[in-house]
Amino acid sequence: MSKETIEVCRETIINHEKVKSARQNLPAKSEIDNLSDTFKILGDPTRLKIVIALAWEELCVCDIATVVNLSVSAVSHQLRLLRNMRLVKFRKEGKMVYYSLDDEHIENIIQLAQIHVREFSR
Amino acid sequence: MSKETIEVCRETIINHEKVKSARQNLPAKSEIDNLSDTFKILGDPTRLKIVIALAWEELCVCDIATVVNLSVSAVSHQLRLLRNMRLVKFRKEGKMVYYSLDDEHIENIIQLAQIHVREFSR
DNA sequence: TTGATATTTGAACAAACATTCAAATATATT
DNA sequence: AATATATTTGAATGTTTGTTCAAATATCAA
Repeated sequence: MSKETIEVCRETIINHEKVKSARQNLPAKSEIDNLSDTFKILGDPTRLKIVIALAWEELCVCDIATVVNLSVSAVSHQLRLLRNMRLVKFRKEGKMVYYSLDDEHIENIIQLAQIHVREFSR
Repeated sequence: MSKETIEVCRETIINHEKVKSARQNLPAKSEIDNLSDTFKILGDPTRLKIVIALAWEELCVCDIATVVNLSVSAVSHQLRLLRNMRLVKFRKEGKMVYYSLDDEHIENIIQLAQIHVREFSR
């Protein structure tokens, strides 16, 4: 755990000042990890589709599976990941489980990313 | 290529209307792929650190390596991915190659994600 | 031209990942 | 109780990914 603070100088440093301030401005490891985990969750087409679909309205698992054109099992595995990262929440109604978004920010993040990718004619 | 439009009904559909509108509201496959590729790039702690460091000022490869505490080679591989996704640009100055951010939106996306992850006390 | 330095590249490898399949839960219906 | 349906779970599998190492480029300096 305390290894985090050990700094090994492996390479030539060209500009000590810039390196020092860059290191200081970098968020803590835990925040970097939370951030990159959040992006990683959105970094898969299946999960992204699920999130975007749920941004409109809640859906049950088998309807989500139909929307993303995958097996219920595959979707359920992905929903577990989305649940773990607190991106979606669910409510049970008899046999059915209805999922919906758990976070307002995620929609904004996706919208911002859409503006970004639309600027390229790839 | 044209397989994209084929729809196979693998599972019980609970609510046809919701599934239909969810499918219609979903962005095209190419946009979903561009979006998830962008998030995937940010979904790795090393690359995220590089992007955040470059948000402050341009850095050469060996300084980036020191900042993220990795080998120059590992960093160069990641810079190639960031270059391919047009997230960073570079300029050569003699032996040195200086990298900087190529996109204004990315900083905003990261800031929004920071607001998101800071709301949890994980 | 020779040696030194900064960066890139390709192969290799272990770790992480997405999906499938089969089996297990959980709830509702008869 | 027995059956059917909706969902979850665990193991297995092929693929992708991040880093390392060694070698290749590229530029500078002597």
